[in-house]
Amino acid sequence: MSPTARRRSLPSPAAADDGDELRFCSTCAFSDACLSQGYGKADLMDLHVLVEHIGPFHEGEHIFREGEEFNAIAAVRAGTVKTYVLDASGHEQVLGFHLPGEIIGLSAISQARYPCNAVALDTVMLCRFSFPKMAVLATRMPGLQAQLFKLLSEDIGKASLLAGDFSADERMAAFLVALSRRYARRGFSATRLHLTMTRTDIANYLRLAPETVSRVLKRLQEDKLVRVDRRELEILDPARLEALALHVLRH
Amino acid sequence: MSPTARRRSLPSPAAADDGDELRFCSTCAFSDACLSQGYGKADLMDLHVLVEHIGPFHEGEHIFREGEEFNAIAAVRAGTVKTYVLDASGHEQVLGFHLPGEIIGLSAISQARYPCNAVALDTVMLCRFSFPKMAVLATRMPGLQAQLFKLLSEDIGKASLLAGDFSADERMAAFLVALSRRYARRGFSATRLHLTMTRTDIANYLRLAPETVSRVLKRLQEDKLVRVDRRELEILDPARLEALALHVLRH
DNA sequence: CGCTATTTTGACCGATTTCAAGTGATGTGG
DNA sequence: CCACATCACTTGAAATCGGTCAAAATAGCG
Repeated sequence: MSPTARRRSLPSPAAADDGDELRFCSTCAFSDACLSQGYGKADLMDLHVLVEHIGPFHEGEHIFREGEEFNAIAAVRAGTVKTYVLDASGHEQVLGFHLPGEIIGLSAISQARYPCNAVALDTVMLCRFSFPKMAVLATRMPGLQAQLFKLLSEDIGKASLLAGDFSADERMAAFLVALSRRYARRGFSATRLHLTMTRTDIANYLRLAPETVSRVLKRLQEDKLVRVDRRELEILDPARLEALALHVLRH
Repeated sequence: MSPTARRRSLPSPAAADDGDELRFCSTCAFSDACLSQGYGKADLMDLHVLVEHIGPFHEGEHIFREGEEFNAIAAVRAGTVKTYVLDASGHEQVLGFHLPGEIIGLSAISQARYPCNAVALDTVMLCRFSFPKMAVLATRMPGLQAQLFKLLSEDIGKASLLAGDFSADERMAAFLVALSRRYARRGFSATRLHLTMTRTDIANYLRLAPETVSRVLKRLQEDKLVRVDRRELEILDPARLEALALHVLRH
């Protein structure tokens, strides 16, 4: 059930080409989408020749860096990827955290260069998709094209979540609820989360001071909304936490 | 030279189908992109059968509303479109302003519904593109597909601009510099801007109180960075204004 | 067991918001 | 043409949330 267990069963480097391999990429969104649209095995094989299973990346290793030439997007198969930029004075600005099943690199398409850095927060496994090849294939597979459009469009809306002027409590609640939902969608527990990022990363992402994150978490714990122990967090009262997050998440 | 003059010369309702018509849509990004990639006139005609010139929308008229079924994206030909959402308590949250040449509706693709409202701030003319038809056409025209990917990808990065924790002055400067650049790219003056939105809209967009916008603008004027008279704004010192905006815009 | 990085806690400070009032444009009906 | 209403905008004073600074507690690790 754990992503770790699943990861171990993977052949390490490039894609295998037997039928079984397809299942391993089920978290990649693309196979799912295509399978459900009645594409034949031949098309799926086409899709799979442009996939590379890469990794493991260890904590602190970079997947790509700002300014590097863009040639591929990637789906996270296991672990957490943090994307960030550095401002003029070298301070980090966290753009997002990417969990298993999610895609990184989409924002690089427009400039043909990665506009941000991507680093592994723990042991990360990826499916790498050559974007040029994928675009060509998409002209033959309308379902794939639609999926790409959909993925891109989704990311447009996501970014504006943390943009509002919300209180520290609302931001934090929204962050936790969103994490919970994203994990739940991939079959992980919705109530017990392992925070793979530091408080500083969370603070940075939510545009708060680390001290504030600490205080808010304490407050949420005192109010019996969550229970926190270091990086382990249990959501005790999902309903009230979601209510707090409602203004940010909008549903 | 003014957008008003250009607008007058347009045939009012649906697309004409003679060669001249192509030029009218030159602000729509798609024609430009395709022309520059060696597509034949036949392809461009295909592109143009799925275009409708619609408008005028008058100040306050809605182009689409949140929850409505998505079927088309649109390029602004003239005027300004504001996109926004309403939170639970009915307060408006401005997502963006769309100037001539820019595309609205891209964030609706993933859900097949518009996730926000779009309203005209002045007299607005649009090119409406049926998205389903466009997607089909894109499978035959890789250049069109690439252009769509690019447009979508661009919008992902844009939203995170105002997400940082910047000072009111930096936000305001960034807003003005960005406006200036976007107007300049379309052939308008880079130093003399007509603010088509209210102070409240600007405040709402920048996540500031309207009072703060007023005070910041006053400060910028006292510092001789800009000259403001009601909705007319002149950038007096582009270099210093850009320096202020640098942290936000990143270049 | 020290060493270091992360996290927590407390006290204070400051930018921005909020509240409240006032000014100025624009438009309307008398 | 003017009194009046309305809306956008400005200005000032007080309140506040979150940031900053400083220091202590806690965990991770060789």
